Amino acid sequence: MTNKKRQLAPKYNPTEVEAGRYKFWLDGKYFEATGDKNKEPFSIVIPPPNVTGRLHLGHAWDTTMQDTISRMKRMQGYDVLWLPGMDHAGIATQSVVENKLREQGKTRYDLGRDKFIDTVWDWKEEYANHIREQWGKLGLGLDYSKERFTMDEKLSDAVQEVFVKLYEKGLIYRGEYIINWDPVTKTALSDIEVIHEEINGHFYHMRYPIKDSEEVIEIATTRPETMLGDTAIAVHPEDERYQHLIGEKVVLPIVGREIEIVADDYVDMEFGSGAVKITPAHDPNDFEIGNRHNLERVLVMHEDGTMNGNAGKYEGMDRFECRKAIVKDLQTLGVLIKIEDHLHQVGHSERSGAVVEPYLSTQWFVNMQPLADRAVELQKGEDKVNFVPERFEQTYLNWMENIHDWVISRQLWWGHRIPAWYHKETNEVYVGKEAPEDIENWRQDEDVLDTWFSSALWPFSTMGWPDEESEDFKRYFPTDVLVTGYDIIFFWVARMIFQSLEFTEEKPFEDVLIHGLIRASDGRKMSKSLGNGVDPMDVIEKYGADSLRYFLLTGSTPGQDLRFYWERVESVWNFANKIWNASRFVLMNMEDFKYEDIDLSGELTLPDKWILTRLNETIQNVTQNTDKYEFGEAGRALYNFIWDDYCDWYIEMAKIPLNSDNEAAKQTTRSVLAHVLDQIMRMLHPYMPFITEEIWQQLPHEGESITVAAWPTYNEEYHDEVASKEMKQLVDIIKSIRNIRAEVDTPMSREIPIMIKAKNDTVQITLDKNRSYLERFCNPSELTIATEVRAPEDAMTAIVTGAEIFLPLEGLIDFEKEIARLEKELKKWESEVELVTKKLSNEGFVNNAPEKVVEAERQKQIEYTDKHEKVKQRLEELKK
RNA sequence: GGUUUCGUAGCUCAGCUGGGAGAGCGCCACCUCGACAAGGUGGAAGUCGGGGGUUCGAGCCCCUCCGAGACCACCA
Repeated sequence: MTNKKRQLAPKYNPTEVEAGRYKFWLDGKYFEATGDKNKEPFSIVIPPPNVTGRLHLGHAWDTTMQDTISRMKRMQGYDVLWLPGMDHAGIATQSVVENKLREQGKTRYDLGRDKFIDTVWDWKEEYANHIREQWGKLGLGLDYSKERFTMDEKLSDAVQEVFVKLYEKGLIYRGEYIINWDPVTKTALSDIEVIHEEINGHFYHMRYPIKDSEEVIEIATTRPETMLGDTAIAVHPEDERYQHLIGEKVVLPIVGREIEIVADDYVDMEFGSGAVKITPAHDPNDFEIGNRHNLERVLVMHEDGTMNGNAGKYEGMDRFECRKAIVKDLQTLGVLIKIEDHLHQVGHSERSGAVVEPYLSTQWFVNMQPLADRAVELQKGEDKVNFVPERFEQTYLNWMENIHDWVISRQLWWGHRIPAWYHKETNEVYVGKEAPEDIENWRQDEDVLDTWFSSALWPFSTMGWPDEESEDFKRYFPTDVLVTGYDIIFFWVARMIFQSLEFTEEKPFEDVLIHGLIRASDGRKMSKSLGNGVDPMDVIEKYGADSLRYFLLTGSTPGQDLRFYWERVESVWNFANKIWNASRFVLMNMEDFKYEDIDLSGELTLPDKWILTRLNETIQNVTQNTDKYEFGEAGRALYNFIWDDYCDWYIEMAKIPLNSDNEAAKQTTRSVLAHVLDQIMRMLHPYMPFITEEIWQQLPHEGESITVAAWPTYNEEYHDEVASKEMKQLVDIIKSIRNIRAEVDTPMSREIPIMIKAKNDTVQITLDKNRSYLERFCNPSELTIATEVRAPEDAMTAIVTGAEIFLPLEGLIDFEKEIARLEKELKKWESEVELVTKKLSNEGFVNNAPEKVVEAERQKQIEYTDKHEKVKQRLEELKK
């Protein structure tokens, strides 16, 4: 037992480190919200991923941030609930499953509604398992005892509750309007599900003959096939060119229908000919005009985008085929005047990519204005939702302030079926959570709700709402922070806010942390079609989850996109390996040192005091920045502290007492080494959970798991500014000596004498006290430290604050070169002195700048003047 | 048309409420020193997109121009 040396493998192997660790955490139930009333609750709900497939890097990024926040909060003593779950993702999932069926030569209609839905559930179960497995690989501290799915019974109940309540309030209505129609998936889409892309199209100019007249009227369109559904021509009421034609009839070419010329304010006199064809069934503006003028609505297409019976001889043609045919026919008839190239925005379905058809259809809508007003009002007050970064609040508000009604019915099978029934005879509409009693006389609406209708309720439906007395709802709602990408602010964030306000009277979360998109290394979006996607699981396999996580967390600033680089993940691996090896060193020197043996009350060395001070600074930095969601800054502070301070300096210096015979000194050094490493592991844990748990378990520690260890706090007792200054001086001197040696190319292994002329006794005592470090780092054959040192002729010189350093290097110095080097240095100090003097003689500066800044400049002046003087003296000596 | 982000070392990016520019990778030289060569030590490298302004002082604030991107928007 006594001589048991703790060991780590010589190389960091993430696969080994991570294996079994997640299970250990789950078995320990460390991620489960305790409900402990002595603790403050802290809650986050995961943005539920679609059950359509595997998680991508964007998910990994998004969830890692949440994990980092919740792990820190848990360690800080909060009762943390991070609630997992998934989204049924109606249109996306249904499409995927339908594609699968298609491979078997089947359609959903072959199976029928019930069978099809069963098939989708099977799919869901399979993919939910994939997703959980991936969450595990990422190390996410989720409370699976509270996992939810948007189509769970209880969550479905919440959906119905909301639908019925909104209906009763008149905030949901059904009606026939122009909506965005996707002819491929054959469903209505909301405005934000339509992606506008710039397309090189054509502008077709046509000339319609006025009835009983020689006159013609010129109109233009980008969609000539819709002329089959034209029921009017509109001109501006004040347009002098057309005054005499208002009320006249036009004979629609090909169709032969007579349509009227109407006057409407909507028409822009400046644009085109100032006359517009009106197709109320295929254009939202035309629909409005049609309403104002009581125009007939002629739908000319089927739901799949082919032309219907109203299209006459074009019936059965695809809409784009029809376009070509019509253009040809119009040309033949001489109606078509010209075709111009025209760059314009064309809407495409977010899911299928199909060109969206504005289409007359009966759908359910949410009347958004009252809901949006409330959400906007919230942001005007004190208790608003905090967007991080702030600028996204404006994006959100712009949308809310220009809100349009929301089409919520979808012509799909997979989703929450609309709780509306129509009487078979009277056509009466019944809306309610329960089906009507004489069900045989009613038929339920075939449609389901937009997926986002249920997602909008996620922060409270998952907590037990509409049961407002549910424990979870009372304790964990509203949640503390929501983390998501800027691409779904409208889809989700906005809708959660207004639904939450409407139904719970509270905002759903305090903060919204918005991040960007993951891009490929060339800056393009990662996408299946480009084949440039990177599977997070591949990254984990190669470099480990910790490396991936740290890369994601520190790779960009909040709200900014992030490019994926394998090289950078690799360099994080290097960092992890460094941590691994530093820990390995510490463990090799621990003997049977235990956690209780950590004792910082012994005599602390200069490096001890310094590293503890730096630890304090790092604790403050990391805590504050993580709280601000500045993971990049926090990560950098940790990186520098671990690599530069702890590894490069402290460990190297600790080797002296560790290799000595002084048992007391050894124990103190072990204490500091162990304590600082323990604190490092804790701070790093939310960033790199696996490696830190592994090392922490090997280190002298107390407690079962680092996941529930206390978060480090600033310790005033070990904050020593004086020691920090001394250490800085020591480091300066060591670096200068290394620098000179590098210049004359003498390896550190070669012993040479070193003479240090201290400026005063204080410096000399400090250096004398710490000469063991100078000896270890500079390897001199002889080390002289005194206030009176005569510089040998054949020495190279370095001037540092408070000291002059001479290295007698007989035969190694080229005097000409040395003089040139010093002259260069002299010039440097000269200009520094000049600059700082100029600044200090500037009254504006001295009077306006903060005292701290001015004082710093004064110190610099003294220092630089001294250095300048010393270099000058040395030069004169050499030149003699 | 409106809103918005970005332009800093060869590459990718930091730079906190203005106080004299940093990291990673890459590059050059040297080093097997008992944690780590995936490492150590030293080094080269930037007119902070251009111009103007505010200020004692600007990478940071304001204006303007150039360049790249994102989002929103019913102009037929």
